[in-house]
Amino acid sequence: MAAASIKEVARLAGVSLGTVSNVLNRPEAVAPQTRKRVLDAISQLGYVRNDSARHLRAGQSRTVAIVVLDVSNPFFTDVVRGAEGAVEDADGMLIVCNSGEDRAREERHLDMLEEQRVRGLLITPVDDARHERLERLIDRGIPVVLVDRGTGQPNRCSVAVDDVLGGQLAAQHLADEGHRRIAFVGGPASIRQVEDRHAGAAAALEAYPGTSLQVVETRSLSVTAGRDAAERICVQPAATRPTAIFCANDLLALGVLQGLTAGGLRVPEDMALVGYDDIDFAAAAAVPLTSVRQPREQLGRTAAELLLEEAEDPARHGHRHVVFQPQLVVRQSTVSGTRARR
Amino acid sequence: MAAASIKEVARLAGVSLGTVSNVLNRPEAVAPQTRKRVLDAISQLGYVRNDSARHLRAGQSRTVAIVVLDVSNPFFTDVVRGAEGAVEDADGMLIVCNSGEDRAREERHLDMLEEQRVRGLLITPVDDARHERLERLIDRGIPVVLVDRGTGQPNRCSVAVDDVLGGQLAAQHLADEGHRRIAFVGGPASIRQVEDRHAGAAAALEAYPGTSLQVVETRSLSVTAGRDAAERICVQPAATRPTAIFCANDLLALGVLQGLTAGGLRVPEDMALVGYDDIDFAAAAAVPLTSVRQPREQLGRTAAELLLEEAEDPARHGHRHVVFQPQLVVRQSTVSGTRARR
DNA sequence: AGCCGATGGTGAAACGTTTCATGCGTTGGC
DNA sequence: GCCAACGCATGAAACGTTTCACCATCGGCT
Repeated sequence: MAAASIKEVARLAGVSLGTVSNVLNRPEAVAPQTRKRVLDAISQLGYVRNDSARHLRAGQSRTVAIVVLDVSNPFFTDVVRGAEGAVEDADGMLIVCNSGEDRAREERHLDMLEEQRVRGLLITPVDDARHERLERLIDRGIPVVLVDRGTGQPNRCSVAVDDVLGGQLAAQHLADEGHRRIAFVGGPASIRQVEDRHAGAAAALEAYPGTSLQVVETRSLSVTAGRDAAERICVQPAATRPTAIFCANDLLALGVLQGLTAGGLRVPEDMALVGYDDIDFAAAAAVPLTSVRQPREQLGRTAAELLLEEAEDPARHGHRHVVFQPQLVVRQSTVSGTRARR
Repeated sequence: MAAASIKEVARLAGVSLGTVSNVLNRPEAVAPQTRKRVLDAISQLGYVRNDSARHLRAGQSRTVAIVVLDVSNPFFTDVVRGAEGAVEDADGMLIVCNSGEDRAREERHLDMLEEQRVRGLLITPVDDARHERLERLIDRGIPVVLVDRGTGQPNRCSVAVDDVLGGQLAAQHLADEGHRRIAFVGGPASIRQVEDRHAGAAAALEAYPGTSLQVVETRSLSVTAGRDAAERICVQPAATRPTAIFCANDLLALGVLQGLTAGGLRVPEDMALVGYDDIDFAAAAAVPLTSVRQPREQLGRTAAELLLEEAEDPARHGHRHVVFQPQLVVRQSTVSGTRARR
C-alpha cells in the first residue's frame, strides 16, 4: 500500500490540491463542510504528510540536533532531557547524535546534519579547539549553541556551569564546618573541569586563615582511582592528615568512601567528604554524599531555547553566554547524622 | 549565503544537471576530466546535498529510529550504542527518541517518524499491549523490531534477553556454592522481568533437594527499597535466616549490601549476594557484586541488523525472534576473596 | 442595475534531487 | 567505408508539498 499523497486526498474529496493543503495548514480559511470532506478523505486514506516534501519546499526543517560526547553519561542524558522538553514545546523534534568522543564520528554526524538542513545544533565538541566544520555551519546560517564548552565565542551562544564556583562552594562548606586541613582529590589536571574545581576551592580557602589544601592527583575520575587515593591518605600520620576531602566528582568520592572505610576511618566523624555532580548514587551511598549539583536539565533546556530563539529571528538575536550556578547539596558525609540538613 | 544547489554547480562546471548527479552517485560513469571540473565546482561553491530533495525523490530515507523508554537508563544507552554501530556501518543515521514511559509522547514520536518516512523503527513500547499505531506502521511496510518486549509476534522481529535463564544461573550458582536457604528480593511482581527472574530461580532450585526460596517483595527496584529489604532479613533469627540473597537488579543489591553491613552481617561470609544487570557500579561496590549481565550492546546491534535486513529486502525477509543468553559474572559477593574467579 | 468586498476555492510554479530515454561523436569490426 | 556498439553527456519528468496570484460566487449598497 503506497502511502497516499495530497493528490489522492484531493481527488477523493473532490477538491483541489491547494484546498487540502489549506485544511492542513490554515484550517480556518476553509469552509467547514469542505474541511470536513477533506478530513474524512484524509482519515479514509490514512494519509500522512510527507516531511521531506514539506521541508524541501520550506527550505528548513523543524528538527534540532544535539551532539553529545557520550550517550551513556548521565550528565549528557540529563542535558538531552532538558533540551528535548524545550524543543517539543516548540513542536519540533530533537535528534540525538553520539560522537563518542571521536572526532571522525563527530564530523560524520555534522555532515549528515548539514545535509538534512537541520534547524540548528546543540553540541559539546570533541575538541575545545576551533572547529572548521562548525564554523562552516555557522557561516551557512545554521545556529549553533555550545554546551559546557568554549564559552565566550562571539558568533554563537553557549551555556555552561561555573565549576570554579562549584569548587568554592565545596571548600567553603568544609571550612565552615571547621575543617582546616583539606585535601583535593582529582585528576588528570589537564581536564578543564577538574582544574576549575580545584582553583575554586583554593581561592575560597584563602579567605580562611590557617587552612591548607593538599592535592592528591588521580589518573582518572573513577571509583578505583578514588579507592587508591584514599589508601594514600589513610597512611598519613593522623596528626597531619587532612580531616576533609573534596573530590572532583562523585565516582572518585564513592571510591574514597570505600577506601576510607576499608582503612578504618569513619565518615563523617573521622573524615568529611564532598563529591561533585550529585549523581543518583550520591544520595544512595553507604553514607549519603554531600555533593555539588549542576543544573543539568536546565542546561539543556536553556541551550535549546537560545537555539530556537536564534533560528526564529536571526537578525534580532544577540548571542548570549549563559553560565549556571551549581548548588551544594549537603548530606551526611559532611555533617553528623542529626545535624544533616536536606 | 543561500546554500548552493546542483543547478549552480552544473552552471559553474559547464555541464548539465544530470552529469553533476552522476558525479555524485555514479562517478565511474563520468569521464575523469569532466568529473574533476564538477568536483572543483562543488568544493568552490561549498555545495552540500539536500537530503530532503533526495529522499523525496527516493521515497525513503536512510534514517533509522530507536524509541526508548528512558534515555537516562544505562540499559537503553548501551542498546543505543549497539544499534548505532550497526546503522552507521550501513552508512545510515540513527535517531534516538525518548518516550519517557509516556504513551502520549511515544505516539507523538511515532507520528513524526512516520511523516519522516524513516527506514525503520526499533522500539521498546510503553505498553506491552497491542499497539494500534505500531500496527499501522507495519501495515505501511515500515519495518519494526521490538526490543526487550513482546517476543513472538508474527509480523515483526524482536530481540530480548532470557530473564528466566538469568534467574536460573543466579540460583544455580548460589546452590552450587552450598547455600540452601535463599531469598529472592524484588518487585513489584507485575514487572515481567522481575517475575521471569524469580520464576527462573525457583525452577532452578527444584533440582537441588533441600533448598528453599523465600520471596521478599519490594515496592520498587531502587537502592532504598533494597535497604529496607535487608533490614527485614537481618531481623530474622540466624538459624532460619537465608544465607544467600538474589536481587532482581543491581540497585536493589547495592541497597541490600548497605543494609546488611549496617545490620552487622558480612558479605559474603555471613550472606552471599547476587545482583542483576551488571551495571558499572556492581564491580565498584564496597564488595564487588556477583551479577547477571545482559548483552546490551549486542541486543541493540542485532535489532538494528534485523531491521536493516528487512528494509533491504522485505520479500525475502523472514521475521525472527532472537533471544540472548545472559551471563553470570562472579565476583566477591558470593565467594570469599581468594576463591573469586573473574 | 452596477459595483464592491468578502469568502472560498483553484491550479500552476517552485523547491532540489534522481532517473531514464535520448542524442551524439568516436571507435572497432567486417 | 559502413554499421554497430560504446562512452558520455543531456534535459525533461517526477517525487509531494506550499504558496500565491487569480477566479467565481454572492450578499449588500448605492
